[in-house]
Amino acid sequence: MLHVAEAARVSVATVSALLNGTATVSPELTQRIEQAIRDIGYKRNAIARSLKMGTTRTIGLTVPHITNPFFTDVVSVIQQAFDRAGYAVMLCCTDEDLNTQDEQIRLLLDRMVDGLIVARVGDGGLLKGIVEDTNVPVVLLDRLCEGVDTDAVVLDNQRAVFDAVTYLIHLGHRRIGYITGTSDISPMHDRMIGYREALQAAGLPVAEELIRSGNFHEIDGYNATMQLLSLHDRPSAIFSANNPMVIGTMKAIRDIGLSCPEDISVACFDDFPWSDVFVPQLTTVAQPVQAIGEQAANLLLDRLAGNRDAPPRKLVLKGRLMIRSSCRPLGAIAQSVSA
Amino acid sequence: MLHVAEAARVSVATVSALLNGTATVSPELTQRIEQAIRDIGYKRNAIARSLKMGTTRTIGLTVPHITNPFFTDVVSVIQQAFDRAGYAVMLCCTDEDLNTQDEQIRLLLDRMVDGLIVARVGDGGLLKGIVEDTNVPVVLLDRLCEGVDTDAVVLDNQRAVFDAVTYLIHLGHRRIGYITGTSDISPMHDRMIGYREALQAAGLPVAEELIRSGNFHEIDGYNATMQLLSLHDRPSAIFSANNPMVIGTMKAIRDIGLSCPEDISVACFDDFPWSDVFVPQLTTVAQPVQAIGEQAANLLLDRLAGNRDAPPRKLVLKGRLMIRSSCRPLGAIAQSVSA
DNA sequence: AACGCTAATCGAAACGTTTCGAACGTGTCA
DNA sequence: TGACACGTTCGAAACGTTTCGATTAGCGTT
Repeated sequence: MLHVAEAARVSVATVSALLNGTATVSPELTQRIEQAIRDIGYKRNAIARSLKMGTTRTIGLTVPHITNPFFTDVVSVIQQAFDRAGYAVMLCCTDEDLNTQDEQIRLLLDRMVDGLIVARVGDGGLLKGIVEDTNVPVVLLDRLCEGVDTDAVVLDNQRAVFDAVTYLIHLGHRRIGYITGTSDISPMHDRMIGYREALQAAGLPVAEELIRSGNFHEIDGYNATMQLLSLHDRPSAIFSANNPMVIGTMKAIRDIGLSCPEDISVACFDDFPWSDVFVPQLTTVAQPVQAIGEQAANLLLDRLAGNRDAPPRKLVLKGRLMIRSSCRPLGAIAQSVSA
Repeated sequence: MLHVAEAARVSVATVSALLNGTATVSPELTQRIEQAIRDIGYKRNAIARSLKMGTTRTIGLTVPHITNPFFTDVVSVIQQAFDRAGYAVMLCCTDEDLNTQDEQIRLLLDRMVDGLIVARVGDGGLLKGIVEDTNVPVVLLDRLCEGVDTDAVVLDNQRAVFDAVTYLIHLGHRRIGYITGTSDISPMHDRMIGYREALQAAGLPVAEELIRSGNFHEIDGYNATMQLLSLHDRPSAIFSANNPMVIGTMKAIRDIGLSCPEDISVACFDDFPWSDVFVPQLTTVAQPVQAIGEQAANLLLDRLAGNRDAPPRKLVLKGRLMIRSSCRPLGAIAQSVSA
């Protein structure tokens, strides 16, 4: 900017005023300055600007795994939304590890991000302190956090699983295996409640040996399914709590020599673009990824636009059961239950 | 830092020296400063640091679509690598649009990223000027760029498609539909050559009506497949040039009432974690995503470590044909060809 | 006792912006 | 003619660091 000012024989203040439109600049100087900018190929240094202004027009986004299609889609939507608004997005993957998450959040705050969207991990860690101590707005994504009172957008997980399990029950399934993620995050907690309530509502017992948990990875789903399938009285259906784990479920079913849906029915959380192309076409609970991403972005953009004092807003969206062909009706039992 | 200095009754220069280890600080002052840092909860401002140092420890990464599983995986690997090295990653999706890409690169450069990894779009746009004019190191990912002479890591696309198509020919297919992306980017160009060469090597004619192109999206694959399937003499096999497009291909096959591989064989570029769980299990060309991501990260990290003057390095990795069950042998024809 | 050497510490400039208040020239009004 | 307002322009401080050269204190030498 100094060079531009010299070349145009004006002060840097004038150049800045013109660039930001903060003061009227005479046509004559405007022309000289614009010419100088072109000649020099000047680009404003956003870092210096950030330092002075205290704002970076950059936000931080942390998710557990970007390869989980649910997060891939949501990240994509969020990225687009902030792109439109002229913000850059710093992406971090925490790999379901609390320490990693804390480190990355620290990294982001050091870099003075204007806001944070977090699909948290563990019990929140630093998150609580940040929401309380700093005035960096935080939006929780997908997962609430005990004791952290801030904007959030989540799914009605309990209801979604309730519906899915009820659907399985209506098909005649009585022993329904349930594979969950670690129970310290809200969606898994709520989904578990939905599972139990659906069984109870149908007057079915909750068999604890049918409930397995893992750390969200394919291998966890695989192991859990192996255990379920080697039970003395194995389940006739399995509900898997996320996408990577259901892939593990399908592999376990294949490896053990069974087939879906003939031998065992499968449903799961999170839809994916190819779910209705291949066989078995999985019955899933689809999350409204577009809406989730947009709402999260909007909540944060609203705070960034200055609306700091509004009380925390919590948006709860509805899942949608996508019924396909991976669950088969169980004839005899179906009748006895629906009777 | 000023507050810390005051609280510890030292100068800011000493605090800075201690924090950076650039000078020895007496145990006494060290202790006072560390105490003050704890008391105040001081965090160094990375923006001010960046301004002074001229480095942000942040890199920019642009890809066409993060929802394309190939890019999802590569982004994930790159993100991890830079995370380990203490760098933050700004992610941008260009949506296969050159203007968007140019804007985003500008945005990234304004923010003084230390380096750039680009899976480019279009003819490169600003890219060329940046590589020449700035001293921000650039690594091209997946796609080379005419006239841009810089580090790159790509696949041997020609060979990969040659192998895949040759495999189809060995199975007895003679009319092999080929769905490609826009031909202005190097992988599509090279893959097309691989396709033609495989046919020629087998003494088969290249029928232009069997070649369709689209803009990488599912819908493009769908439309292209619809056209191929409504040809008078329709192909017995289709090779689709990326993942979203092959999903379109599968949907078109389904919608037109055919089935794979009974009525038509399908193979495609890019593997995915679920490709061997569902039916048909797609035969694919798997890219070494882990290696691609790591190599790209390493190339850039090496430049960032100071190795600026080495000549551009171009890494060419090999694809791997994953033979599954989506392509069936064509009895009679197979014999006449292999005879 | 005067000197020089080393180690520790500090003051101040610099990075590239924004912004506030001051200065300047010009035209208007009393 | 002098006071005043207005529209432009500018000088300089500030944002929070790093870094260079200067300063100081302590200590061994001669």
